[in-house]
Amino acid sequence: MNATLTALAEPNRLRIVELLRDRPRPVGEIARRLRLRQPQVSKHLRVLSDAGLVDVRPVAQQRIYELRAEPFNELDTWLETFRRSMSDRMDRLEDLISERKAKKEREKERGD
Amino acid sequence: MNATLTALAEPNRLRIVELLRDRPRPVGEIARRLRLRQPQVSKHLRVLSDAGLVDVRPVAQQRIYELRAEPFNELDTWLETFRRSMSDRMDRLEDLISERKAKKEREKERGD
DNA sequence: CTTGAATATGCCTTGACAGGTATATTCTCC
DNA sequence: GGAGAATATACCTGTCAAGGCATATTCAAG
Repeated sequence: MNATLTALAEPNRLRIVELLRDRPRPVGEIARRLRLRQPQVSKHLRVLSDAGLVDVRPVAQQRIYELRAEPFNELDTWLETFRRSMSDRMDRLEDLISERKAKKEREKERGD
Repeated sequence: MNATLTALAEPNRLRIVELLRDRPRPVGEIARRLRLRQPQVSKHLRVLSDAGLVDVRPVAQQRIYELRAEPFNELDTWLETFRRSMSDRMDRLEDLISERKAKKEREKERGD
């Protein structure tokens, strides 16, 4: 989870991931499209690979990188828990707004 | 998007966010629960705030921090595009075109 | 087996950032 | 208005990671 977020937090890495979203690509093509130098692309791909975000498939001297689904699914699952609790809180907020504001003192569950 | 990921990539910040998922909390409580020093918590909350992940609400000398829904929704939208393209690729790989059609129709009935 | 293409890796430098500590700020209450 | 709680900020320091560049590695083809 944290590895996934760390890997995606780097701007150029995010660009690489978004490029790979369309289709698998060899290193050189990624470098050319994103105007990055080949060594940095290789390094970023190494990080992405270590984080389990991409898989490599060798074809001749080329290495085709492609996204793996699992980390994204995990991220989605994690997000789900937030969606739930936050919409709950939203509902509560909307209740407060549409009903009465004077009842704000009901928030006494400061129970730590 | 990148700001969100960068903010979440830091381990202690992630812990804070997960703590706030349950309910809004004041700084001191966060520090105590996560066994972090108060200044570091304030700094992390500053980063989270700048990234738009949290809102602050002053109550006396306390500051109650709570999650904002928007960044998480955006993350979810972003993730959606990956889910789509990656499952598409899967489908192509499995070559189950007609099966997929039936599946989609079933999903439509469910409201997707 | 030499050459050249595609890619990975090692080394260096630099900037960003997190933690530690002290201090400033803001508020309540007496 | 003085004391103390809750929080923010300033400054310093060490660490880590990204870019630049040179070089190693691997492979295909002649």
